[in-house]
Parts: sequence; C-alpha cells; structure tokens
Amino acid sequence: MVGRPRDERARNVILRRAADIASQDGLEGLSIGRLATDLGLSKSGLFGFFGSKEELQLATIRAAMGVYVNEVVQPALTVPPGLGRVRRLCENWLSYSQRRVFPGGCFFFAVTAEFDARPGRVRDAIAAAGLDWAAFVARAIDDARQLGELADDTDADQLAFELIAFLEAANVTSLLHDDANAYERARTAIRKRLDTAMTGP
Amino acid sequence: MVGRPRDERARNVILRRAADIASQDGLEGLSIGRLATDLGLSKSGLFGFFGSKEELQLATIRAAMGVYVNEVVQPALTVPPGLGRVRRLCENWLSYSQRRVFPGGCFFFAVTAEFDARPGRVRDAIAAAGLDWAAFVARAIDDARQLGELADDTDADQLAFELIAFLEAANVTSLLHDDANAYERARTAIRKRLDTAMTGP
DNA sequence: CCTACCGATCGGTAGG
DNA sequence: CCTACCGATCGGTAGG
Repeated sequence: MVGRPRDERARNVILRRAADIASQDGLEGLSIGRLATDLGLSKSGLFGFFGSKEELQLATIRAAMGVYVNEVVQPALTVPPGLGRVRRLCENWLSYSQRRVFPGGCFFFAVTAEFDARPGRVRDAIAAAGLDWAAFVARAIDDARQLGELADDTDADQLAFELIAFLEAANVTSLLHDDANAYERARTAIRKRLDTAMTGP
Repeated sequence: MVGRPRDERARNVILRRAADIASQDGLEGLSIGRLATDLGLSKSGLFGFFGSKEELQLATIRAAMGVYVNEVVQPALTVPPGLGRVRRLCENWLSYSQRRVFPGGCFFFAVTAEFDARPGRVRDAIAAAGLDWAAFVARAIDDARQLGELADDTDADQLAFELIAFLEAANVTSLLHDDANAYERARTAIRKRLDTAMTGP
C-alpha cells in the first residue's frame, strides 16, 4: 500500500495540517470537508487518501508521533544515558510545548483527554503511544539509576509518572491561562524532584 | 430570571445529565438533540431552557462546579485549616475521580483540554474555575505554612501546581489505561512531596 | 483526482 | 412545552 513518492509527499502535507487542527479542535473536530478546504483539495479527493474518517484519525496520530519523536525523543538520544538524558528529555518536551510545534500545544495531551473515555481503535492507538512514552522516560531514569546518578531504590515508573505530570500540567496551564510561567513552575518542580531522587527518599 | 421550583428541578436534572455526557464526549459532543432524546424531551423544549448551545455549555459548567464543590471542596472544610486539610483536599479529589462521579472522570479535566486552545466565553468560564481551584489549594497550603506545619519558605502556588499535576495525571492515566494503580502513584507522590515541604528544601 | 449527490444530524426558528 | 421545518455541515458514495 505504499504510494508513489508524490502521493507520500501529499499525504505528509495533509497529515501535518490534520495534526495541527486536531491539537486545537480534537480528532472529532477535524472534519474531512474543512481539511480539504484548508488544503485546496476536493473533499472526496482527500477522502480517497484514507478511506474513512477513522483511518484519517489513525494516520494523523502516526504523523504526530513522527513529529514528537523528532522534537522530543531523538535529540535526547544525542546525550549519553544518565541523568543528563533525563533532564534533556524533560527540557525537550517543555520546549516542544512552549514553541507550539502544534498550535494547540501537545497533540497527545489534547487527543488523550478527548478519547480517554471512548472505546475504539483511536483510543487504543493513543493509549499505546502514551505507554511507549512513559516506558521510554522510565527507561532513561533507570539507566541513570544503574549508573549511580540516582539513588539505588529509585522507582523509575513512579518517578516517570511524576515528571510527566509536571510536563502536562505546564502544557495545559500555559494554554488555558496564556501563562508562560507554568513552564518555569515545571522546571523548578523537575529540578527539585531529581535532586531528591539523587540522594534517595 | 428564576423559574418556578418545578423548572429549577427540571433544569438540574438536565444539567446533571449534560455534565455526564460532556465528561465523556466534551461540551461540543454534547448535542441538544441527543440530550433531549436521552431525557425524553423534545429538542425545542430543551432548547427553550437555555436559548443557545453556548448558554447550555455555560450552564453545564456551573452545574459541574456545584458537584465539584460538594464532592471535593466542602468536605475538606470540615477539617481544620492546616496540613490535614491539604491532604483531605487531595484525597477528596482522587476519590471524586476514582468513583467516576462523572463517567468520563473529572469534568474539568475533560473540558479544559477541549477548550484550552479555543477563545470564547466557554473557555473563559473554564479558565476562571481553574484559577479558583488553584487559588483554593494554594490558600490551604499557605494556611498550613502559617500554622508551622510546612516550612516557612514554602511557595504555596508552586506546591499547589505540583499537587494538582499529580491529581490530574492520576485521572487521565486511570481513564486511558483502565489502571487504578495511577491513584496509588498519585498518593505516593503527594505524601512524599508534602513530607519534603514539611522540612523545607 | 473531480462534481454531484446521498441520508443523517447539527443549531436554531416558526407557529401554535 | 410540542410538531414541523430551515440552511449548513457531517461522513460517505456514484460515476466518471
């Protein structure tokens, strides 16, 4: 099912716009007609790329995952494993949210809140992405622990939960109140929490 | 503009159902026709109660605020000011989320993520409720500080930000992954964070 | 990839 | 508070 290069480029343009819209108005607020008009395509032409609204939603999630990996995950892998990589992951995330890579803030925050109470393939795809991300953060934390940079008894899953909580709280607070201070709040919280984790509970 | 008692009772029933729907499908997913069918009313009859969809959305937010105050805020006021009240507020919140007082988890989490990137009166009402809540938590924290139960230099707004981050992370994690452990994660995080705040940074 | 169309549903209104 | 209706928009399809 791989199209010609030209089709793939078109798909990428479509899906990047779709992710922008969904970050603001949700994956249900993303309508095929509106997306087609935005891009200067016919509705049925755009529809033909995906075959159903659900497939468009799933493809949009995959495209947003690509952006997320490029913005948050990959640049952290240039830092060697350890506490530095954990800090870099958090900073990359805050920067990705603050720079409004997606105009509605973190794409995954928006669509998670939208689908967390609606069963289906879209929710399942969002949940899988969330588990992957939490496991990746926990792995980076556990690497730091094994390297002796965090206390031996550090619970990586617990610490990942707390750091991710700070990141998401900064995202939603800055969006809702146009308050960039929320990012400094999160940075302060993360710094202090990692300091505590260095010496143990 | 106060209706007869009978009208007020009907309004309460309508708005409680509206809040349930919105917690799962959002305030845009809440359609007048669906709400009317659910309640056995005609669409135009229900429409007449509110006059516009936006007014229905605003009334639904006010109704959800009443539930929230009853479930989370009021029972914490039976505890004297201090650290005990702060802990009680957090526990009330986790219980309110975990018991699914609204079937889609915390009503305000759902609608905040939905409207945080859309200007308008609905967003403004949600933002005002969020500020009130954060200020209330910060006030409870500062009471505890003034009573000597938290370190003198405790930053109440910062600590409120962190505690609320844990609460909301538990809500969304439990919903997305059907994982009740998230509430224990939040309880652990809150307990440790308050312990740290007792002795100072 | 387009035009033209389908039935369903949306918010909202007329008229009683 | 109801029935009946309005134009707009939804996801999706027919036909080319």
